[in-house]
Amino acid sequence: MSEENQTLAQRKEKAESLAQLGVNLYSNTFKPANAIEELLPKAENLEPQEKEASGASYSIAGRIMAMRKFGKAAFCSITDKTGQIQIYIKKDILGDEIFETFKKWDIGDIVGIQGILFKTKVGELSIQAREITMISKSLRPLPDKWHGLTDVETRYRQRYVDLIVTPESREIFKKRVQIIHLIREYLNNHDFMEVETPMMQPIPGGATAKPFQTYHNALDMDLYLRIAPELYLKRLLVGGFERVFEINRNFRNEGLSTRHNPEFTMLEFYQAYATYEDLITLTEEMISGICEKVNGSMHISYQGTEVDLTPPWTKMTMDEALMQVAGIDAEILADDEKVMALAAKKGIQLEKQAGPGKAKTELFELEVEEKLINPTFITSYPTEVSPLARRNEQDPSVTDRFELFITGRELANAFSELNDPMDQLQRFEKQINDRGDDDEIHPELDRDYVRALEYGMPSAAGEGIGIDRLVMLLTDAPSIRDVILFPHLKPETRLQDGKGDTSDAS
RNA sequence: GGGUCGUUAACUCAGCUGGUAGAGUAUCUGACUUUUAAUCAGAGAGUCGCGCGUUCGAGCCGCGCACGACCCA
Repeated sequence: MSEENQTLAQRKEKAESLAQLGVNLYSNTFKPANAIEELLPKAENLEPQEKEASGASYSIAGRIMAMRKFGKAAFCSITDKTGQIQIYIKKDILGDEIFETFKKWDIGDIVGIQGILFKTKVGELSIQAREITMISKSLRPLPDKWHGLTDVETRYRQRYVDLIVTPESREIFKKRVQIIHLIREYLNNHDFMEVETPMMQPIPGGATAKPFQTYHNALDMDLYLRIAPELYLKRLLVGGFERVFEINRNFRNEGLSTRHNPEFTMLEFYQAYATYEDLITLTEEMISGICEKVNGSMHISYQGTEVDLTPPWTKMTMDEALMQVAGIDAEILADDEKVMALAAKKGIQLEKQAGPGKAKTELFELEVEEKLINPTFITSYPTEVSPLARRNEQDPSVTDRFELFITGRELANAFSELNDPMDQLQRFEKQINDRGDDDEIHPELDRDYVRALEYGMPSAAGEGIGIDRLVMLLTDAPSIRDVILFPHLKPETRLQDGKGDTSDAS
């Protein structure tokens, strides 16, 4: 018998003896009539040791988080999704037989309690149990009640345990739901229509990234998990849906880090007859409004850094940012060769076909990005790095595009959409010709998308916002794994060896 | 891919110069009918991540591997 099974064995013994006493260990008939949260205000008018005058009966269900046992009485802390309350168990009230079954209860069990409300002599609202029900017997011990679960690996691998014992973790995921709900509400109120477009695409487009590949047997064809929904959402603009959005998963077959998970949640939205400047206003309003609703203020702290989300936010062109933040001379930026030379001097390695636009973008990422703490829109991205964005009317070497940076991280990317099918076709062709030696990136000409544009797409602007990064910002989470319920990790060798298994065979 | 750090009881962690493994919580037994990190007395619990090496002797030293964290690309 392995060491871990010692506790398991003790609990299984308890479970067996409870069963012999006639207790159903996994009863499914108990229906709690009350949420713990709604009982707590009833304590206001009670004096210590006073019972609620009405003598009303309440019933709750939840997990036992702590127990303080005496010989013939006990207190248990019970948690449900709304809060925590103390129950008082007394042998006199329950009777000898029921009290015997209570003695086999453990921290971690899920139980149902029916009883009356009273305040203890130290003034804590409690339920004096009249009837008790075992709903689910727990066989594994919970982590240390005082220190909790600090090992991040276990928190990610066994999120269910993390959620049981780490209130902060529960709060982050509740906030995540709230944030996504508020985004939907905002966009619905602005007449956007939520749609679903393919997750499996024959040509993975809309971004440059390595896709996950899969195979469809019946059609005998390769498919790719999408790296972006962009090209499908814009087909809907062609179709006449003038405001669309999608909140869903993208998949990129690249490295993992505190800011990257292979599957991540993206908001993309497209608005006909709008420009990227309209989206600047929309973005400021939506994100600052959500922050205020979720955090009660537009001033937040992210990992010790103060951030002010009060609009309006700073706007700069990429050239301005390179001059003002990185201190690069205007003279250099105006000269393609000098830009290339500077990038080389900074140790940036560029592909052969890369031009000054790519060099500027790389310089920006190296010298500017991490310094943009308060929200900053960077505009006028080089056309070279923006294959789907509309060229600027005055200066066709740049596009009508912005990226939004907060706490040094890219949070959003938006542009006025390119709707000229001829220009789009040429840029796709250039993109494919310029493909690097990286075979895993999959540039293939999406001829159907060009055909769609040939039918006529209205002028429009579109934006993508990384939901996980937004949630990180608004919940002060240091790692993307803190805001994704089940982040990807390498397989756990321990379980494969059978050590964490419940099997009795070991 | 590179570097640094980590992996010891279910949980949180100690473990000296290399000499057969410790605490608190949790668990078990006993006492205890208003406690709240309950208290008191006692007990059980470990393949020291895995493997190889050095050594009379390795949790500790060396090499390799696995997993994780952080930084860099």
